[in-house]
Amino acid sequence: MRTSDKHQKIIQSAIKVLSRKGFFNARISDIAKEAQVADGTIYLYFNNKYDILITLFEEEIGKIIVHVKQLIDDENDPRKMLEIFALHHLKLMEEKRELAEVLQVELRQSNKFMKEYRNTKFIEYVDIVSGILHKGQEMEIFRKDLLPGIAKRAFFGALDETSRLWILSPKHPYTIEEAAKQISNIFLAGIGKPGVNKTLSKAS
Amino acid sequence: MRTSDKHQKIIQSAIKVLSRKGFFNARISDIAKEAQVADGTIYLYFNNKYDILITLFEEEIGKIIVHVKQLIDDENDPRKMLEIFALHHLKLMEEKRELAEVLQVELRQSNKFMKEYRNTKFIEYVDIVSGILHKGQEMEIFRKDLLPGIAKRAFFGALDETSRLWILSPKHPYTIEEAAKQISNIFLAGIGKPGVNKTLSKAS
DNA sequence: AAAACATGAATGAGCGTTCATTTATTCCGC
DNA sequence: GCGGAATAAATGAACGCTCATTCATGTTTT
Repeated sequence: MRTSDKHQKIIQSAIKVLSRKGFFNARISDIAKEAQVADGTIYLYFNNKYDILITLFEEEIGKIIVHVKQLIDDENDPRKMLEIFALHHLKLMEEKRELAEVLQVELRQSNKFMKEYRNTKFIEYVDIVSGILHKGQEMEIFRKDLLPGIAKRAFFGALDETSRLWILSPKHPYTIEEAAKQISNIFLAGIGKPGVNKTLSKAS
Repeated sequence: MRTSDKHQKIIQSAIKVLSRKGFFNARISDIAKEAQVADGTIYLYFNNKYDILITLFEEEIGKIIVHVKQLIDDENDPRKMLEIFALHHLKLMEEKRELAEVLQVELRQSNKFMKEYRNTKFIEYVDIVSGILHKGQEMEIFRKDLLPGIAKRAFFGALDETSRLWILSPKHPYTIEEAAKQISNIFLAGIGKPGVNKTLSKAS
């Protein structure tokens, strides 16, 4: 087995174990067993327990960023871009449920308690939304009075909270597609009564 | 010192310590020292470490619910209610910053890893939003096609993510009031270009 | 003087990390 | 291509430390 394979195997096993038990309840020996390596082998590839988590964040979020950026670059309408972002963020939840659970729960902590670690990848991900909002403002499609730091967080937070619901509860009354559509729709058109404004009704 | 005083003292000390170190990094002895009691005394008032956290959740969220419900009951316009909810949720962040940090970080974990514990108080809090949305729909102020489970999460998530930003970063370019206004405004009117729709422009 | 409350040192289980040892792979002279 | 030395990779038992929890003892209240 090649070196790189074992690195990957440990990361993937860590995702499985951490999603089930969380960082502090997960044992190194759990991860080792899941990866079918000896406890000590982990330390040939990672400095310590935290290092596994950080590497996991960087590598996996990195992949997601590349993927989402590609999808968005194919599109010109910022309103559509928001829909695409929403859809793919939520799709992640069912396609990579275990990873999603780890990111949901552990990312928040680590931002707070591993003070030295700035999660630049995560910031980069959320800033994809800022980019879209900014573009929409330039194109005169979105309101100019949006506070960029607030609006991006609001949109991302709406998605994030929705995916938390998805992960926690076993049954879902809506499809991913419906949820993504609804969220981007709420942002684009508001929740006010229809007739006054209609999302995507005018072509850009 | 009365019994109830010590219970409160331990809870308040736990909030301080947990906000600084997080549940797993916090020692019982840290909490005891902060509360100026002996380690063993903690166990006269709580069954174990988890019990402190759960009690903290229940009691503190309970207080918040009572407070917010009061404020909202004074209001009739669901649009104003959303603004009030947003404002007071965010105000909590600066008024009870340490509590906010604990809720932000630990609540998520505990929902996942303390399987037996259903955080009913938290659900009750988020459901205040559902209530408002429902009322708005009945009054024909909000769109009828809102998916209730999605819309409430989206609104709450937007607030929650914004408050996380508030807690993590030391400097804030906006006031709490601006942020709350902007978020409720985004939900009520959308982020589309103005002129087509205007929040709260028609009296209820 | 009994009951209730409080103390904090002692206990012991749990687990991240290390490292002496084993196993696999590569290298090289012939 | 073969034997076998050198290097690399992997192993997992043992170490050492960290706490959550307990409880024998002390203090305060009734």
